[in-house]
Formats: sequence, structure tokens, C-alpha cells
Amino acid sequence: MEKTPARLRRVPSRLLALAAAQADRVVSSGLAELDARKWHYSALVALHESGPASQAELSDRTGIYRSDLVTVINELAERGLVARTPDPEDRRRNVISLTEAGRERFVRLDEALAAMQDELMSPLTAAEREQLVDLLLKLVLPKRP
Amino acid sequence: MEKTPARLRRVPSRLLALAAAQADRVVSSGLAELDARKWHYSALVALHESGPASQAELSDRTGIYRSDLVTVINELAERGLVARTPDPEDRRRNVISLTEAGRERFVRLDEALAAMQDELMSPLTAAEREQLVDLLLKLVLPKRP
DNA sequence: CTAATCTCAGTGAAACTGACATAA
DNA sequence: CTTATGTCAGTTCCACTGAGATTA
Repeated sequence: MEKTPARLRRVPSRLLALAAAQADRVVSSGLAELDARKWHYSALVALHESGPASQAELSDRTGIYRSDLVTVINELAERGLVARTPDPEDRRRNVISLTEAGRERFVRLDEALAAMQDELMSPLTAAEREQLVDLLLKLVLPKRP
Repeated sequence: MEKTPARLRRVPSRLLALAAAQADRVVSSGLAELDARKWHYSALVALHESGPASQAELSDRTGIYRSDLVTVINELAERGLVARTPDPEDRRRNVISLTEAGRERFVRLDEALAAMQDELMSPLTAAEREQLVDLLLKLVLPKRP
């Protein structure tokens, strides 16, 4: 990958893919050491921030597909981090809620995640990091008419 | 994905993943309409810019794994865009070279790719696009002491 | 002997899609 | 009737590993 053709070097989509892959490696391997995965963290954050929710609602909040969410919740429940209880008001639904262990887990993962972000952003100054985040947000956010 | 938890909203690794996925969708689907894939383009660029090469060398220049490169070259050769000829000087090697059709193809894809980059960077001004590219390069480039 | 090159087979994860039973 | 929910099965693609055959 060293003699990258000049024409490719500044292609945005390629740079985004490279940077994302790099970031993903750091984060995924960091979380793996803690017996967790990205989606575990996403789900825990959503539950921590907005409280118990149905799986469909969680899917909305995290961007995880409903079908994949089943597995994530299974894994979190196995570890005793969330509880899955039927919703008495709508018997199609499960209500997913954080357990006490889940709350502690969230704090632990949150710290670890912050450290990983620092690590992978280390080539940038604080101002540059903010710039990058702002630019990415502009790219990612749905356009407003 | 609308009520994203505040804590997740500005996490760099997440934003990179989202932006990269978005870019990848645009580019992949755009190339698919032209019966091509990202790697096809990468290989064609490398060949166009630095001339014929062994597969190992191409792997270095494009970042495509040697094992995956086999398939890419197969696909390009099927379409008559590259020629795979044994290297007389080292009979372990294949020399991959662009055909005339490959050169034309490259030009076509190059134009299409540029248009797609414009499309996906459309939320940003020209200055912002440069900023973003520079920041990503800093993130991605191997550190020099 | 070892090392490099190409090839093939296969793994593991991510990002989907489709279909189904149950219940509203 | 239709729609929503949770679940399961399965597809496609990517990034990567490992091993074997050939040749240096």
C-alpha cells in the first residue's frame, strides 16, 4: 500500500473507507478484549440514555437491523446485562431494560471507548478533531430543505 | 436512526463508519451500473499510472490482498481489459498489462468516479472538501518520526 | 534448504432481505 | 382485513488466513 497511485490518494470515498477500516480495527479489537462488540455498546448507550424500549424502538435508536438486534439482545441477556420481559400492554413486544450489571458494564465500556477514540485520533490536534467531526456530520446528516 | 443517542452522535469512529458506508453505497452502485467494482478501478488506475506489473506488485500498489487480486484479474481479463502473460524472466510471475480496451475503460470509469465523488461531497464547499481530505490523510498516513 | 509468487478454499463479520407466526 | 413485532434463515460482500504448487 505504499506506492499508492497519485490519482487514488485523495479520493474521498477511498480515504473514508481507509480511515473507517482503521478506526474499526482499533475499536473492534479493543472491545473484543472486554468481551463486547460495537453493537453491544450501541444498545447499552441507547438503553442508558433513553430508558427501556421495545426491540423495534431500539432498532430505530441504534440503526441496528431488527433481525440483527435479536442476536445482540440475546448476547447481552446471556451476560446478564439486559432483561427481556414481555410488554403487558402489547403482547407482541419485549421490553428491554438495563440491569444493574448492565449499567456498570456501560460505564466501563464508555471509558474504554473514549480511550480508543483518543488513540485513533492522536494524529490530530483537538481543533482538528472537532473540524473532522463537524465535516463528517455535514456529510452524514440528512439534508434539510 | 433518527433519535441517535447524544453520546453516540459525535463519536469519530462511528461517524467515519457511517460516512464510509454512505460513500461506499454511492460508489459501488454507480460502478455496478457500469459492470465494474471498486477493485477493478483500483487495479486499472495502478496499471495506467505505473505500467505493467506482477500480481504481487499490483497488490502492493492497490492494497488488494494477493488472494483477492486473483479474482479481480480474472474478471478484468474475462472482459478483455487486461492481459495476463507469463514473465519470461521469472516464471513464477504473471505480468499484468492494460489492453487498449482497458485504457478506454479506465477513462470511462475515471470520469464516472469523479462524478460520484462530487455527488457524495455535495454537502461540503470546495474548501471543506479539501479540509476533509487533508484531515483524513493525517489520520490514515503512517506516522513519520 | 528457504523464500517468493500465484492460486484456491475457506472463515468471520457486516449489512442486508425475505418470510413466518403472533398479536394489534 | 392490514400492519407491526420479534424471530429465523439465508445472501452478498469484504477483509483476511492458510495451505499447496511452482519456481528462484
